[in-house]
Amino acid sequence: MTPKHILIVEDERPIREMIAFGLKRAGFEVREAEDSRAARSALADRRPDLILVDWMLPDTSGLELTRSLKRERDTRDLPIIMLTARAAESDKVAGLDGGADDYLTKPFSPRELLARVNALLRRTAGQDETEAVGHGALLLDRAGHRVSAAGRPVPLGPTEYRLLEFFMLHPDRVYSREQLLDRVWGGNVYVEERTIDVHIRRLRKALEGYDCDQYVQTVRGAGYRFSARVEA
Amino acid sequence: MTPKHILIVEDERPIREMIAFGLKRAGFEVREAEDSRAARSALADRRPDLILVDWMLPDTSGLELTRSLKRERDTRDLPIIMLTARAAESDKVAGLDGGADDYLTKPFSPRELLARVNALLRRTAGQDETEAVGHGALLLDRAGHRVSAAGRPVPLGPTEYRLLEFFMLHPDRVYSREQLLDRVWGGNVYVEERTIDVHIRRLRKALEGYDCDQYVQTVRGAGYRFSARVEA
DNA sequence: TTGCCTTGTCATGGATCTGTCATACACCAT
DNA sequence: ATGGTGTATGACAGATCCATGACAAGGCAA
Repeated sequence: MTPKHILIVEDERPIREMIAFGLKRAGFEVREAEDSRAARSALADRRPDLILVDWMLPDTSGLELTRSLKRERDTRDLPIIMLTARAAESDKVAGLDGGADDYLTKPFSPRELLARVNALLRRTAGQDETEAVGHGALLLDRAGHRVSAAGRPVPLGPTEYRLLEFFMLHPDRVYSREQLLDRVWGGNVYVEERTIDVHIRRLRKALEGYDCDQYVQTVRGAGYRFSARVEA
Repeated sequence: MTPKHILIVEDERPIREMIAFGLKRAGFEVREAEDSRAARSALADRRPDLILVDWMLPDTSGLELTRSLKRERDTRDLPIIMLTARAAESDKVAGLDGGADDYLTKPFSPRELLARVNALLRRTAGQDETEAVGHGALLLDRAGHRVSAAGRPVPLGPTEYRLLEFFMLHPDRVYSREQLLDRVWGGNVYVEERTIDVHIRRLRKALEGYDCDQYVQTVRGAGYRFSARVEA
């Protein structure tokens, strides 16, 4: 199974590295950010499975970061554990609930951290762990990276697979080319927006023989949408 | 997620740039204006999510700007934070009387500014997060950029969609052609006012087959109105 | 290395959209 | 009725956006 990816947002480098070490040791993939800006950048680059946010950050407070992440639709369901300084302040934090899914009061042991991380991952599992997604005649097997239409296998290139996977996980919603670049290609990558068109074309072509190309719909002036609801 | 857009109206350049720097760092998009005139122009060009107005400005006072913004229907719901110099309580009161949603007394820390900005944005959020709007038989799915009437999909061009979207978000209210150009087309675009008529016509035509064209109503001498209440 | 697959970019062509005009129509006051 | 003002409608040419095929660079395995 793919190792879980965890983003640590913490300005104090020793603490951050200690946490990272413990998590890596436990088999997680870890990415570090020292402030909210770096966190944003990391998020744009790759979507983690869980985020650890220090309550106190140099730029925006971790509380604000958490709030804004919970406010935005794209990041709303990312599990967040907030790291608070002392018990004294944890009351305050409790009062200023920013929407974090769990809290951890410093100092904490690596064991405790791991326990919370695993617990939260377990609790929020099943959302993106979906092993198979189906829409219309299409079936996407995430575990096997396979796509089939009405039982027959559909050959897809890597990019087309990821594109279709994203679409099938977020159906009936229009995504701009910019959004698709962020979510499918991973932000911080400069790719011409028109390139999306080409991959859409390739995806459609692949689905053509199965009468499913109509699921990939163009919304002029807005972007593209995947929908098994085929309308005029 | 689109970064929030903030307009700063402040004549003292160092202060203005300092504020802008802090906000940009926090991930906001920032536009600067040195007086009310520039602010008006910026507003016409792009509608910000929040405005910071200095109390003291060279031309019109910031207070006047705030008052007039709060007086006009188009800008009434734009959240405004007023920046006052170290001042007496009377100033604060006056600022609030002008309709500012919050005020901040100089000198203030970047942290405090950010806290206020985020708080106000949070408070006023939820307006444009509406994902679906329904009026009468019409249903507009903003996420999917789809419109349906009594279940049947309605094909619309980009401009007609935006027009209908605006109307459905602001129903039962008359909008002049000028207002529609500002809000739907986005100001600072020179388009003949009569062009509105044509798009209204196109929108009506699209809704015709669904018996919903009557929702788009002409108010002679004033403009147009959307209403599911069909009056004689 | 060669050969195959994948990927990003470009140029072209086609489809749709958009703003404007000219004309016809509706409403209102005189 | 009559003119004046404001709106509806159809047509149109330019602008915009998207689909598509071709192509070169890079990766990877044989």
